[in-house]
Amino acid sequence: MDRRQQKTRKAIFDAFSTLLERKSFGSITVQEIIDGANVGRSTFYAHFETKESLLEAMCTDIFQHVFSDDLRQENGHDFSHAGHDFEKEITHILYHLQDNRKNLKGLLSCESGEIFMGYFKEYLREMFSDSVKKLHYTLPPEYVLHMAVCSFAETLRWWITEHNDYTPEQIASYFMEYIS
Amino acid sequence: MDRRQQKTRKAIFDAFSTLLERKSFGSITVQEIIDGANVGRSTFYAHFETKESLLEAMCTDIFQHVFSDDLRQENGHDFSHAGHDFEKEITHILYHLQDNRKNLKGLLSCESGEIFMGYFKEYLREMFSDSVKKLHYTLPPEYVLHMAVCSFAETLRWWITEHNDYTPEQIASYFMEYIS
DNA sequence: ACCAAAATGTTCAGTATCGTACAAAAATGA
DNA sequence: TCATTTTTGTACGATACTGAACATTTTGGT
Repeated sequence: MDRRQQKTRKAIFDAFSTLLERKSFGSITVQEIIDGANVGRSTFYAHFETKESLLEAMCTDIFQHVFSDDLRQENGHDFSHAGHDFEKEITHILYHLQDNRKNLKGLLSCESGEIFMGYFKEYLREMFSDSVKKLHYTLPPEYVLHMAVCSFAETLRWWITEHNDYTPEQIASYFMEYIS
Repeated sequence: MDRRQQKTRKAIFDAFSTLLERKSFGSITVQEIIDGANVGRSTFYAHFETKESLLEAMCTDIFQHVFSDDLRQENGHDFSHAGHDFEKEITHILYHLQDNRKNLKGLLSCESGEIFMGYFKEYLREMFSDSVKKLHYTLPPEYVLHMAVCSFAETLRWWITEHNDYTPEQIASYFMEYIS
């Protein structure tokens, strides 16, 4: 992608994220985003149709970054020692998420938080699908998957919005303990 | 000026300033500036001929910002209570300089520091000219002006490079005491 | 309910930046 | 010394951004 596009995209993302930290998604105006990003009006609309599509694009960008290197491939797709490898996978994902904490902090506020969580869970479901089913045998696998996905998403929200000081390893271990 | 020009100009200034903090002016390459600023090669040369002209432009920009609102006008050009108004003027200038401390820190390193000091003194001479002559009567006015200019420039260097924690008021009072 | 102000979304000509290529000069190192 | 790499400066077509204008819609206050 053209260097100019990257820059304006980042400027818009950052401005939007900053606004989200102090205003609700609904109350934010395109004009404010434009001003914050310091780009022309026509430039904004050349990138995004609406606030909503901007939000979606931000989520997609983050997920693409976080889930890009498919860990299940890296680890040789071997989850015979299920628990341990799964925790490593989680930790790795948390590291990637931590890189985006600045944007995430804004995203996770208010309504936008719910929208983000929705998208996030879609990705998580796919990512957890294989692994989670090997952790429990007494409960319906689909139920376990559902709960694991929700729990992890909520763990992230708790971490990013208020408790940034924990390390990815700590969070991962808390999460593993919780879902066991 | 076009918004795009402002952005690239700032990007180049920042990159250059950052480089100056860890390398000497002479050892810095245009390529490094380009990479640091994240702009295209042709874009750099559309703005500046050489490293040297970039340095000069940076100085000019800062001085224009620092000396733009002519304090001698603001204060009604009245220096009958010489000492006091002069100190206020100094303080105000120091505040403006403090705004640029990030760029100044880099500029004041190595050879670029000397070049900056040269330009800076030119501006200072003009700025001090009227005021300084009313402070001392036993010494040749031109001598006092020369020493005041050099002393202030060196005071700035001392402040920015190593002792950022002092306030403009403190620095101003130190300087006033020193040249009295 | 009304009006003024602000926000929206679109269009378009002008311009700055991009990316690439290229030849020449300078630096590096063997 | 010679060869290799890096840097320099310039050129140019393609393209993203700008800024301004405009009609329309939404907002906020009286």
